[in-house]
Amino acid sequence: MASSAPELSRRAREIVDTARALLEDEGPDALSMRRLAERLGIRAPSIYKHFADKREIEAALISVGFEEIAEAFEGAGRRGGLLGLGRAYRRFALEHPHLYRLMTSGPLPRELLTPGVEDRAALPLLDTLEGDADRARAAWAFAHGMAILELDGRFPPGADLAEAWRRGIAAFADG
Amino acid sequence: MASSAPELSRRAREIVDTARALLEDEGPDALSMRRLAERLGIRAPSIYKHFADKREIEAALISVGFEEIAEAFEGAGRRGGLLGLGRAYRRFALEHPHLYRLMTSGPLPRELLTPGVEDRAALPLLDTLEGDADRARAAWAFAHGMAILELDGRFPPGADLAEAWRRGIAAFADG
DNA sequence: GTCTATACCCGGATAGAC
DNA sequence: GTCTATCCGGGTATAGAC
Repeated sequence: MASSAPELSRRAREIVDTARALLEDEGPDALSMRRLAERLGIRAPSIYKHFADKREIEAALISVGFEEIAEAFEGAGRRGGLLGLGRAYRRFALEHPHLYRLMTSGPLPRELLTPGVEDRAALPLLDTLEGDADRARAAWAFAHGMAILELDGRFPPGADLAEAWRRGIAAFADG
Repeated sequence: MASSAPELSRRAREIVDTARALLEDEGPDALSMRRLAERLGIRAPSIYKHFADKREIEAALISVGFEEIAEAFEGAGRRGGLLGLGRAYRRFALEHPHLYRLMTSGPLPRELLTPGVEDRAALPLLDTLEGDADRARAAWAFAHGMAILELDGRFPPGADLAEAWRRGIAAFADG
């Protein structure tokens, strides 16, 4: 049995909260054990009494992010269909760019995540597309592509991204 | 006038070729000035006689990547339409995963690129979609999302990605 | 165009005292 | 659960000799 994400102590949760604030305020390079300790008012080695290594802290951040995006989706999906999901997704990415990047780039440390969070975040889209997994994967790829390319400043300055989102969502709604 | 990408000397081109081989063989973390010098059989400081800094070398790699993807597109687009472009795009990403990541993640150092390469790579898709820029952006986001999520192992093990690609391409072809 | 020597920065992580 | 001291690794980049 994989050990995977035991509950966190109160102090561990404080550390994760602080890590999140640090990440969101200053970006991924700032999320070092030393800088995190500094924000907590302690020394870096003390953190290792609460987490085995840095990856555990990052995994906790990713789990929190998935939970939040799942909550946003669960509201938006029923009311707003595919368009509502798209808007909620884009909003999350734009409001939490550094957290979004941490959640979506590179391999996922699945063994360290809170069990079920990944599936829970994916479910509203799958439901909205009536269980069509292939279409859901394609739609997710579209949404992630739009979000990350926007965050990275890849579209031309004048581009009407709201319109590009609409076009993509319409394509997957009808298809 | 921005200076942007002067022609490279022969030695500089050798350095870029070696950097590319290093990147593709061992990934982005291996692409350090020291490791690059090691492959070249020289010492790291010597590289600075040919490039001002590491960013210039990365920009040269990105320019090369854009040129290659443009060439692949220019062939594929006329024959194969949107489906042909999609196949060419996926193939490039899977065959050069580390280069693809370097080209597509994070902000683009546009001032350092060979002028015009970015537009040239984008043009075949825009042409295929008859100049509809919003649809082209959405389709590009879909393709990038599929490619990067596949490279990062984000889809479930059993997922039929060829089918997801087909669904997405069909959606943008009809839409 | 290459070298040596080096400055300077940063990172994750461990040992052992308290 | 915190500390100090430390290890060990890495990185980009510069100065100045040859």
